[in-house]
Amino acid sequence: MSTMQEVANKAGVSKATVSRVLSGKGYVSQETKDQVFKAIEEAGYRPNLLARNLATSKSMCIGLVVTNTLYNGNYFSELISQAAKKLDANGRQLILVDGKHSAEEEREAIQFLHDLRCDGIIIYPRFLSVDEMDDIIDKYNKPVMVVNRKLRKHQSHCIYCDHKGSGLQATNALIERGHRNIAFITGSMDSPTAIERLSGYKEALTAVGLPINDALIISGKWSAASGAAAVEALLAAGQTFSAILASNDEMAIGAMKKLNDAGIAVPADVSVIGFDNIPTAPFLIPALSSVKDPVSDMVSEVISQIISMLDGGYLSEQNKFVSELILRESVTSGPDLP
Amino acid sequence: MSTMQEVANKAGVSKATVSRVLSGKGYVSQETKDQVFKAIEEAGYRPNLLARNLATSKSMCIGLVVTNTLYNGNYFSELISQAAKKLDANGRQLILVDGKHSAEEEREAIQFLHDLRCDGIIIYPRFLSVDEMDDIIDKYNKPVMVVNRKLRKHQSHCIYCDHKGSGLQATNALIERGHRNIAFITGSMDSPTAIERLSGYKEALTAVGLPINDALIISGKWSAASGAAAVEALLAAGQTFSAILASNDEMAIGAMKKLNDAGIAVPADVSVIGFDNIPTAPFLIPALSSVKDPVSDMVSEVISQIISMLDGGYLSEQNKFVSELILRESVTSGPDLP
DNA sequence: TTGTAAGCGTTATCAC
DNA sequence: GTGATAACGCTTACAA
Repeated sequence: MSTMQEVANKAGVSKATVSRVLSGKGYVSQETKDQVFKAIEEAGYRPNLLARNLATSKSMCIGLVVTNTLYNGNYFSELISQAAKKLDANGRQLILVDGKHSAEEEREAIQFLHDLRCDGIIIYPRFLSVDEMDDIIDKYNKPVMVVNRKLRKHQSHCIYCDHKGSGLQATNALIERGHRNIAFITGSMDSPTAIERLSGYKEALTAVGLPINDALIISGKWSAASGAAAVEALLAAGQTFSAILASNDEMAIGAMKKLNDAGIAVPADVSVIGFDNIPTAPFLIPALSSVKDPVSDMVSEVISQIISMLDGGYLSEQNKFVSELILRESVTSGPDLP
Repeated sequence: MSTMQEVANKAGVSKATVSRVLSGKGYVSQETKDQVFKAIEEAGYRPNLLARNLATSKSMCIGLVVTNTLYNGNYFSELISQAAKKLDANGRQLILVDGKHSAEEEREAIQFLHDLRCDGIIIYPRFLSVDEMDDIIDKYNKPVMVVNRKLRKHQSHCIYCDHKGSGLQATNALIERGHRNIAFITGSMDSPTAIERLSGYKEALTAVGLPINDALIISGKWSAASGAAAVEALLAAGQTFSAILASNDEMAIGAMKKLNDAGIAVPADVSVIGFDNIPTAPFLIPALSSVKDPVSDMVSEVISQIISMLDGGYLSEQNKFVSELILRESVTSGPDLP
């Protein structure tokens, strides 16, 4: 690995000049420039980013922490692909760090990114509490943005969407179609998203005076298999229902499979709605309706903010974003919203 | 940000001693250790990984280059989650870099990882030729491993699976069930995987004396939408077929949707087989069979190798892995392989 | 057992 | 325009 010094020697100039040529900052004659470029070429020189980053305390990297419980499926890939695309458009790199499956590990992941001197950090938290996130934002002197949580203190450092509202919306859509016995399959109940969607469901029922029947609320674990199991449980218990609201599409798919197996037609006999609106959803089963979760919009927005914080000088600008960012999920009426 | 020097001052020792305490290498009395830890605590000290990595020329990071044309869907998330899990189990971090959508960009991604002084690099190439990959491996002095390609020169630096073999296998499965008119939906034909799967299909037909009917071979682009479009084209052209082999599950799903829409029952009227065996596949449509692509096994194996190269001293051990690694895809007989 | 000092490969501030 | 030279924060012989 040849260094800048070697290039300098080869070109008969000093390190400083080579650095100038490379950075484009400072004056350097065309003649020397040519020599330097030639020497770089000959030496097969490549800059050492570690050294550069250490000297400049900038890395052009943004870290993203995601729990690996999210690693499965379309939602995750949409998250990552959006992040990579957007960052790249701004000339930065994405560093993905596994938040694994505990608050402690999420903390460590953030710490690691910090120790690595990333320019900014994006967290899609799963186990960390909002209060701790607020503390973390105070603690670090680099931009930290939180996706899918409403923070109490640093409202300009987070972006989230109204899961409760969309649970409500989806439930209402079913009620309006005349459904009265609506089953609900929850996500993992240690996830705020799951809790909020469920509360939207309950609120919608209550609002129109329908009873909340606990026997119709089955807990799932986000996976297709757990959706299938939920329906199995409902059937085994002999429950009556004309619609199912599943907290995500994966579970909706599993649920439909089970219904079909049991000879129950979807949507003729039972309507099903999911959440997240995964890309293949419209192809899966013509009867699947889905509520879109705006992951990509959230990620995209968060990155824009980090970039502008960085470009504008973080500390001086940190009060710039005063408004809360709430993205509303939208019910995508599939070919046949029941 | 307090530095090691500040900790040293606080503890009344030298930088070197603090470093020893932190690394656990070298002798240091229990007494000083305690003082140092106390000082670290008080100072809220955190090591600067850039500085450490620069000094040691080690980073404990492994880079992964993946084209973003792969970023959508289950295959990708399985790839990433496996990589993250496996690396973590070995105390290393994953750095994901976007290979975007050209050979040049894949090259740049690799270069970036190298400039960042990653300990090792994994490439899931999409556009780079195998010959260039061989050159790249020669060029860098850090372990580089290639997933899903058979290299000519550095056979111990790659792992791949027999896509042609599984194309053959899947086609045979259909032939054995009596199918004679088997349509084939290809993946993007700039992808070796797509080409190989197609060639397996052709070979299987030829082997039993069946004609290759070009009208039954439609090119898709890996997406569900393109699978649907392919079926639409087949139907519009008035083609006769009793089975469809789609180069991946996404397309198989799109294809089935279209068939169903056209009033053609799956698998009663037409059998469908896909590839990759995405987790939700068995739930999607009871009729979907899928050939499993062993991504996770490939990634896992590749990481094991990189780690052992690193631990064993790369250059001295580089001839250690002499055997080719070929993983065979397996036909998963779904509930009802036609 | 601990300290000194020379790197690691850059950038950036001065002089000249 | 260009060259010394001091950082950046850490590791690691080599001394003591």
